[in-house]
Amino acid sequence: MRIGELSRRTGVPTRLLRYYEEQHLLHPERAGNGYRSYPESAVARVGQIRGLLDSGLTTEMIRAILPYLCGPGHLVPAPEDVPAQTAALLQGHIDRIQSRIDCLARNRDRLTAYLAAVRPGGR
Amino acid sequence: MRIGELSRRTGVPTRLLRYYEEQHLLHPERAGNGYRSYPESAVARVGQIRGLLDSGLTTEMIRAILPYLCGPGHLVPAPEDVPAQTAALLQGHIDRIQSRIDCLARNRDRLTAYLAAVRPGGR
DNA sequence: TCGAAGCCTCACATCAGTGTGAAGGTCAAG
DNA sequence: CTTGACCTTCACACTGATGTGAGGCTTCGA
Repeated sequence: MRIGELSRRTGVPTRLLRYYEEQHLLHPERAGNGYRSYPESAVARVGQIRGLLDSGLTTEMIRAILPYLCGPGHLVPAPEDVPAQTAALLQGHIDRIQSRIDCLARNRDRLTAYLAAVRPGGR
Repeated sequence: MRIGELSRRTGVPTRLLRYYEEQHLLHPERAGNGYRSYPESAVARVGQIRGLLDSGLTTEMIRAILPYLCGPGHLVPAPEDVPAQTAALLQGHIDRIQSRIDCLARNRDRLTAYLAAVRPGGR
């Protein structure tokens, strides 16, 4: 599929699809005329990218974890050639994500508690 | 306390403390000589701000929720003058935060699953 | 064959968060 | 009284994510 259709189906402007490519988050092939050609799976991939970007991750972090995120089951990088160091890096990313979750959950709880304390009495 | 001490105690550069003030996240008083004067509580407040910023929230969103985040117990805005509309806005923020948490948790789980599938077999 | 629509690259603009430095005022300690 | 540490404002610069437009191809349908 070409960039226009991908844009329509994901709701992401073509400008950003090209940007994600520049950031090595997407790797479309090129047709003979130079047009980008995306596989069907790009729709889901763009969804992933948007979700993570909207959740405050940088393209750099997304680039680091994206290869290991392609859905349950088919492990994309062969388990064999995953050096221990890569596993450690990955664990680091997991930890950072967990920290964010903790911080957000903590503050969500505070807001919820505030709301609960106010609403019953509020007009 | 003045800006230098606050910076030292929080590890946040003075530049950013001034920026947060410009963004209406901090409201130090001014001494006679023009120096900013922060209350003791500013240390915790700056911690809050940093955590949320590091978790990917914008200063705009932080500004919106910060008043309701001052710890359990003393509800800062009097519950009486919290109009229903404010409660609705707040609920919207909570929902957005929850979406982020969900997305991050989902992807954390994927990474963890990948790691679990790879590590036992990995060298 | 012509025009419109879609694609290409390039480049400048914006916003948020931050770094850095200049030019100058305040104050305490030597 | 001077020096040095601390404070002030102002301003320019960078990065990351994104908007926008120019100039020029390709492709397709009337």
